[in-house]
Amino acid sequence: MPRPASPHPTDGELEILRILWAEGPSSLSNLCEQLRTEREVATTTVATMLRVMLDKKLVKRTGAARGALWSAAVSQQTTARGMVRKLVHGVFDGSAERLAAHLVEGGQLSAKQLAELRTLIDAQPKRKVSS
Amino acid sequence: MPRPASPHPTDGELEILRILWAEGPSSLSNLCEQLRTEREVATTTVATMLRVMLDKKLVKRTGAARGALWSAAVSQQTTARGMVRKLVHGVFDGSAERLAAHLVEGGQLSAKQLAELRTLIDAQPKRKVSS
DNA sequence: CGACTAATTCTAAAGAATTAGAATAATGTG
DNA sequence: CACATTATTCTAATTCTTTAGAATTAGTCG
Repeated sequence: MPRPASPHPTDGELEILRILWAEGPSSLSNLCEQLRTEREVATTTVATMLRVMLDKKLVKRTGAARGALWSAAVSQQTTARGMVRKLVHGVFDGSAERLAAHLVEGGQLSAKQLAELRTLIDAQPKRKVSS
Repeated sequence: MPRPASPHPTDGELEILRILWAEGPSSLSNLCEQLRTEREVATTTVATMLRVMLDKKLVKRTGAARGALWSAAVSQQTTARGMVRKLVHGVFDGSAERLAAHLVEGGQLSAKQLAELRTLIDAQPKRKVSS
C-alpha cells in the first residue's frame, strides 16, 4: 500500500545535485556553505541527505573516511532527460513537441533566444520523418 | 522538521488531472474506469485521492451529494507552466532556452515537428531583446 | 418499501521525504 | 598527548503520499 520510491531525484536531492554539477566534487562543509546561500540548513541534515543519495546511487564519495569529497553519480544530461520525459508524459500528453511549443509560445524566450533556437533547429541533422 | 507540501500535483494527482483534462467532468466510476486502462486501483483509493485533491483545490465537485461530477480546478496550462518552471529551475539553471535546446538536440522531434516548431518561432510577435 | 448498488466518508497502515539532535570518530593544533 | 574541531553515523520525529478496508449513505429497481 505504500508509495514506491521515485526513480527521479526529489527537490531536495536536486538542490544538492545542482551544486555538485556546478562545483564538481565538494566536501560536506563546502556543500553546506553553498546551500546556505539559499536557505538555512543544519550540517547533519545535509549529511543525512548524502547518505540517502549514496544508497540511491545519486552521489559518489571519494577520498578517505574523513575528508571525503562528494560528487554527482548521475549526469545533468541524464537527469534532465528523465525528468523531461516525465514532464512530457505527465502534462503534455507524451508529446515533446507540445512542450517545445509551450516554451516558444509562453513568451519566456527573448527574440534573440528564439533566433538562436531557430539556428539550432536548422543545424539538426536530417532524420526519419516518423521520428 | 517535516516536509512541506508541494505546490505542484504529485504523480498520482497528475494521473487523475490528466484524465479530467481529457474527459471533462467525470463521475467517480468513470474516472476509475479510465484509470484502470493503465493499472489496477480500488474505487476507494480514487475517492480518497479526490478528497485530498479537493482540500488542495486541485479538483472541484459539482452536482448533488450523491452522483457528483468531478472536474479539474486547475488548468492544464497553468499546471504545465508551474511544472516547467520548476524543471527549468531544477535542472536547467533557470534557463528556459536550455530546455528548448535540450528538446531540439535530444533527437525526440521528427524533421516535420522541427519544421513546425520553426514556423511557430517565426510566428512569434516581436518582443524586447532583454526578455 | 426493501434490497441492491454505487458513491462517499472514516480510518488507518506503511513507506518516502525532510529535518536535525546526540553520539562517535578521526584529524589536526598547541 | 589532550583538546577542539568537524565529518560521519545513529536515531528519531514529523508530515506527505499512496493504498485500501469498513462503514455509511443515498438513490434505483423490482
